[in-house]
Amino acid sequence: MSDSASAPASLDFIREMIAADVSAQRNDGWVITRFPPEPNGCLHIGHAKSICLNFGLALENAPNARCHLRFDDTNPTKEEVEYVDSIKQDVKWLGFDWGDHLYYASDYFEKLYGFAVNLIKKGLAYVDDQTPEQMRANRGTLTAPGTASPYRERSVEENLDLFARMRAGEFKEGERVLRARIDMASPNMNMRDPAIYRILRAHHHRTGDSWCIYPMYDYAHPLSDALESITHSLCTLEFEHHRPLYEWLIANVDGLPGQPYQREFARLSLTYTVMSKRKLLRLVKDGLVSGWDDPRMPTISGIRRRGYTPAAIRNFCKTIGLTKYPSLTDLGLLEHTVREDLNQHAQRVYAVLRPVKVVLTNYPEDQIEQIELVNNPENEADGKRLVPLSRELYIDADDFMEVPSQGFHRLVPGGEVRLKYAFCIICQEVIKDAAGNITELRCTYDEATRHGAKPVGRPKVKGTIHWVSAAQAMDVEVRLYDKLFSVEQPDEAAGDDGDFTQFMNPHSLEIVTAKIEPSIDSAKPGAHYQFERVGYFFTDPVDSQPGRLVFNRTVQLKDGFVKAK
RNA sequence: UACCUCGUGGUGUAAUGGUAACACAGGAGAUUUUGAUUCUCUCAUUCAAGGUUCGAGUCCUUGCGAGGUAGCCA
Repeated sequence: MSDSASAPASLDFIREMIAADVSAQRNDGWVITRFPPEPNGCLHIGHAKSICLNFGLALENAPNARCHLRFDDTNPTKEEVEYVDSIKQDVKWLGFDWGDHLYYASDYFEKLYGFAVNLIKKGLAYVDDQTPEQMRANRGTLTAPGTASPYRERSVEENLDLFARMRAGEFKEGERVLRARIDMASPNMNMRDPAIYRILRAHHHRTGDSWCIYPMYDYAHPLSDALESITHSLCTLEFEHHRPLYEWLIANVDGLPGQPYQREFARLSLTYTVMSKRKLLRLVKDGLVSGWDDPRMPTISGIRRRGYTPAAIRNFCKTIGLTKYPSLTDLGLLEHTVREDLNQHAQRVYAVLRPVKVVLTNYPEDQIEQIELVNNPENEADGKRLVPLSRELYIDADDFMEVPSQGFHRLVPGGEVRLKYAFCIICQEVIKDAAGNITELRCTYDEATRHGAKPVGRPKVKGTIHWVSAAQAMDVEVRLYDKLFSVEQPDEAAGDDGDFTQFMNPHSLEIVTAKIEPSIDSAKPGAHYQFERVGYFFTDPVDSQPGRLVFNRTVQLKDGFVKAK
């Protein structure tokens, strides 16, 4: 994992701050970060940015550093264990390790309760009997200050009693909340006596029914950080306004083992992608994709199934940088990082996505020869393989044009093209069915143009195409994935009330039956290949069966040839 | 029309008062039995206007623009 263990050449504003803390021996030079997902959905590429940051920081600052995985499970109405498992799997897959430091905010419920009692005793928290509607009305607006709750001046004793009875289950859901007593006139809405505990009659995936009051994120998060001696609490920009509250709690709660501070960075936005959990959930629930792990989804599980590699994603996260500017990153950059990785490591294979039969009329009927192909030109150690060639072959429909466009230098009637690593062929005749569809190309091959031969005085053949031998080729299902949306910014195009699904790309999935060289028989689910001249493909780990492989297109190869109109 | 944060090529980042650098995308070319890869070259005077300074992307002022914030969600 050398790619992400090393700090970038120049430091981003967060790393700069941390480096300064370390050299000032703040926290004895320790750096303790955390990745704190709520288990209410699957992780996506945006979370990968945070994971790479937090776990990356731990690696960069070793040995006096670590990163915790903490589930922020303070809202039992939204959380499920299946998400806990999926999140752990995703973090591991990305190549990170929390060691012994797996935590749950729910593990701190008792301590958090004690801290609330502490605040009440200090006159810094009170039980409010207002309805949610009243609270909202009294909170004021962005331009007008709020007004104090009639319950704001309750005595410590009464508050203590009421809070204990909230816990004991004496009140109905929503009947009372515990509020921090700060400043109803603050220009920061989060400081206008925020609710820190609410009554929720919900079964919690870890604590079961032992609690009926649950702490709010704003309350639980800083205190959980402190309990774990987190030094740097890093989150996204929308929590900027919560920072004063974070600091208020750290300053006012007594007996905290740590003094963390929070800093914020811009979340990741990608073109042609929606990233909000709500929208991703909608795609799943409405069956617009096959699930959270649909290869078109920006989820970690989807991207993994698409065939992206952990190294590619880590490199992507390093490349996008870390700032406070809410930028929009080109999806092409993600594609670039996976091509870069797969180009080095993927084995090459010949596959014909849209087969057209080619008959070599001057090739012996019964002959089968073995052609030696290079497994990976980027790595000689990957060796070579033998692939059969015979009289009847398949080439890709894209590699033949009856009426060639300008600049096309593959196979055309009367024209010559090279079958890669074999020999050149000339198309002598185009056979069509009654409907006018091409059924067969009758060609002749030239023995003098064998691989390695240097025929003198021949014009250089410009085109080189891949091929498979018809009789030995295997049929495989290939899923050609493309971007899920056809506009750069589906969110913006839809507006606040609009339906973003109207901008889905109707061609985001095309399924074809491809002809592929027989060496693929030994392929295992979860393997990366480059189909030469086509793209990178991944054997689908869910739907592939022995002898019946399914390939997902990870990304196309760059194509320098743009068909003339 | 409150408060907070942010404005550097098409995009994402760097430059920590001293030659605006890197990556992606685009363009041009070389190499290539993958129109891939690889390699060259090319593409911005930093939102605007003032100010401080020998010197400003960086500091100050004002303006403009963008994002965020009024859950008993996180």
